This record gives sequence, structure tokens and C-alpha cells, in this order.
Amino acid sequence: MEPVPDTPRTPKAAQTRAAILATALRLFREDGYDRTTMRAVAKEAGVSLGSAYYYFASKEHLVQAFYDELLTEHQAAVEEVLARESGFAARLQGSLEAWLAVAAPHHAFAAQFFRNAADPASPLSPFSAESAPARDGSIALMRRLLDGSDAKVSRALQAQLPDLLWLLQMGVVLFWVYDASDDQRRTRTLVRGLVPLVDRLVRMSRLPVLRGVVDDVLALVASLRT
Amino acid sequence: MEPVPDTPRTPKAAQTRAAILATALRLFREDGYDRTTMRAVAKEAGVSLGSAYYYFASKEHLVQAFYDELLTEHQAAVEEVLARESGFAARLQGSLEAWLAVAAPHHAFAAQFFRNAADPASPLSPFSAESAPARDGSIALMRRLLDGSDAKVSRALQAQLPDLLWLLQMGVVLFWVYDASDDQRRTRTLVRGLVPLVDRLVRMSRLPVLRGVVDDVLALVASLRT
DNA sequence: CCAAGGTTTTGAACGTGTTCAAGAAAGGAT
DNA sequence: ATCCTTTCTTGAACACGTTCAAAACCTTGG
Repeated sequence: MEPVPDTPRTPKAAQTRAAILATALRLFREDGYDRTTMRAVAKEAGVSLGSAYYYFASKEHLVQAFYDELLTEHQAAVEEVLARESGFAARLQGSLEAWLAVAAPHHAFAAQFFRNAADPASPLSPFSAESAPARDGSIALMRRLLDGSDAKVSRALQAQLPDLLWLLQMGVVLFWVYDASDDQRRTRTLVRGLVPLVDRLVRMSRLPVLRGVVDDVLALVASLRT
Repeated sequence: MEPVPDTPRTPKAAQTRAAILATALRLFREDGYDRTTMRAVAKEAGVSLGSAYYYFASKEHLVQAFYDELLTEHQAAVEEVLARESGFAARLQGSLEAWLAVAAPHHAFAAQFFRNAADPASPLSPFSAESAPARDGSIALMRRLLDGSDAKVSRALQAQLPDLLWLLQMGVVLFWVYDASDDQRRTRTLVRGLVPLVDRLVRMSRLPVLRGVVDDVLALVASLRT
């Protein structure tokens, strides 16, 4: 049942695995996801078709590796933002724009394989069990973004806000994927408008008029988490 | 360039087309989308594989017909709700729950072909040009839901709210697709919690404290619509 | 050095969505 | 009636993702 070792047994195998992965990512970028065939990946990497499948259970698994790379790059970029900015809005904006900057070169490619990520049954789905580590990492980053900022929120909201901010980010990514404008201009417009809005809402969350609404939102989120 | 007529030229052809579609939908429901092959559809419908492709350009196009059916059924159900209820919250809740009721029998199937709808390049995408008629119809329904209700909102918000409500519905559908709980219990929890919240926010939208926020939201939406 | 057992590699084969050239059927127009 | 055009039908063929049994290649204990 496991002809696909996560960690190759020998250095040579690791090298082969890396070659396949590198070739795949290059071809994905050059020709797009759909037009890149597993046969082409194998041939260019100098291995047989069977070998490619020995190391990667499916074409999707090849993409997972790419996705992980992207996430790592984004997190590094966010670290810089967090070190530089202390305002909540500036940090949030920096984080979202960092994602756009990191992902921009791959927009066409991303849109092509997004269909796979959207499949609830796919391990690439942001809600899947396999994505849990990446998801938790991103949420943890959002928590640091919030906690290290000047935002003042109630204890209850502070606990849940990182999750909501992660959801916001997923929404932005969704918008980005569908964004066909030049250089994803519309997504940047969205971010520039969304951040001040969220900032304002967070600040207002402690106003008496809004306390009830905020409590209801938090209660709803909590009831869905079971 | 057009071997796929939208309207068959002869009654016999229309009958063949209908038979293929009916067979496909039945098999989709019985065996799931992925496990239903075009060869099986053709065989069960008593035609050749080529014929199936003469009437439907792709497997996805067969799904489009199913989707249209679902939408029609939903709109009929909403009509009843609008005739019965006058409160904004009751109408919104009725509309969302009508969707859940109509779609429930097809949840497993829907989740399987959702990946296709998520592809920005697919005609099945809710944002695609091909979906424009269906989308406009749904938004128009939301407008009637709002205008015929007891909700009092500013002129500016009234103009944009139907679009936002449609977006809300898309969000609920997204949640529903990912909802693996028995009978999609979690989605129903979401709807029951979301509706009062939206209702409250809409009512509060005219409060002086929130005027600024509402204006910003509307301005953002407007700036993205270009 | 050999044998045994694990690891890696291979390419043929399968099932699938889709295409296409060729032909059959069905109407006209003359 | 006879051709011509358009509409419909067919099944073979293609390209792709994926599987699998067999072989080749280690590594290690004796």
C-alpha cells in the first residue's frame, strides 16, 4: 500500500525525486498545468513514466510541493512586514500584498490548478486534513500579526479573529484567482479598500452598539467549529 | 466550427438529445459524476459515443443542464416564500433554506463536479459570461426579496444589496459544498445564525455610527465593478 | 563472493474524455 | 426521380493520467 515513500531511502533516490519535482515545476510555469503531461515531466527529468509515479502518487501531489514553496516564501515576506510595521492596518495590508507579490508570477498557472484545490476531496483543498499544517501555520501568523499590533479588541474577539482573518485571506485569494484584469489590478484595489474597512470594524467592535453583533458572530463561529 | 447546435433541427433530434441528457442525469445521480463515463451514457441512451458529443460538447455541458434545472426549481420555491413572508429575515432565510432543500438530494454529486464550477475558465463558473443569465436572474430575485420586504435601507444600499446578498448565497453554497456533516447540518446552522445577523446589520445600516462604514463598502463595491 | 530481501526503474496496458473522417438519412431543388 | 446540401450517426483513433507486474539495482548478513 505504500510504494510512495515520503522520504527516499537513498541519496540517489532523493536526487531523482528532486529532479522530477524541479522539472515538473519548471514545465508547469512554462506551459501551464494542463498542458504539462506526466510523460513530458518524466522525459525531461530523464526517468521513466513509472518512476515519476513512484515518487509522486499523482500529478496533484506535484502541485502540493509547489504550493508549500509559495507558502514558505509568503511567510518569510510577512516576517519582514511584522518587523517593520506595528499598526494593525499596515500589518494586514502588508501581509495581503506580500501574498499578491509572491503569487503574481504564477497567476495563470494558479488559476489552472485551482479547480483541483477547490475539490473538497482533494488534499490540496485549504480545508483538507492534509492542509492542516499549512493552515495552522497561516493562522498562527495571523495571530502574531494581530497580537503584535496596536489593535485593541475584546478577549473573545482576540481569540477568534485570527481565524476570521485567515478566512478573509482565503477570500482574497479566491478573488485573485478569478481576477482577469491586467496584473490583477482589481485584486489590489480590493485589498486597498478592504483593509481600512476591516481596520475600522475591528476598532469599532468595542462600541456598545456593536457589542451584540460581535458576540453573535463569535457565537456563530463557535457553534460551527464543532 | 459549430457541430453542436443549441437547438436541434428536427423533432427526432430533439428527442435524441433529451434522451442523452436524461440518461446522463440519472447516471450522475446513481453513480456519481466521476464514475459515470460518457461511454456509459451513450450506451444507456442507445446512441453511439460520437452522438453524445454531437449534442453536448463535453461532459461539463451535461452538467450545465442539470444546474439550470436546479436553479429553476429553486426559483419556484422562492416564489412561494416571497408570497408567504413579508419580513426581510424570513424571506432571506426562506430563500437560503429553499436552496438547501432543493440541492440536498444531490450533495454528493454536487461536491464532485464543484471542481469544474470552480475553474475560472469553465462556463460553469458562477462568474463566467455563460452564467450571466442565471446570475442576473438570481440577483433579480434577491432584489424582489428585498424590495418587497419590510427592510428600510438607504437608496444607495438598496441598489447594491441584492448583489451582496447573491454573494452571500454563493458563500453559503461554498460552505455547503464543503460541508461533510450528516444531512449538511452545519450549513443549516450557518444559515440560522447568519440570517438574523444580516438582518440586524441591514437594520443598523442607517445608524449614524455605521453610515461611514456602509458608504465605504458601497464605494469599494462600485470601484470593483468597472 | 553469494544469496536474500528490500528499493528503484521500467514500459506496456487500461480506462477515460475527446476528436474526426467517413458515411447514412433526410430533405429540398431541379 | 435524381442530385446536392444539410443534418445526424458512427466507431476508430488519440492523448492523457494512472496502474502494475516484472526486471534491475542495491545493500547486507553469511
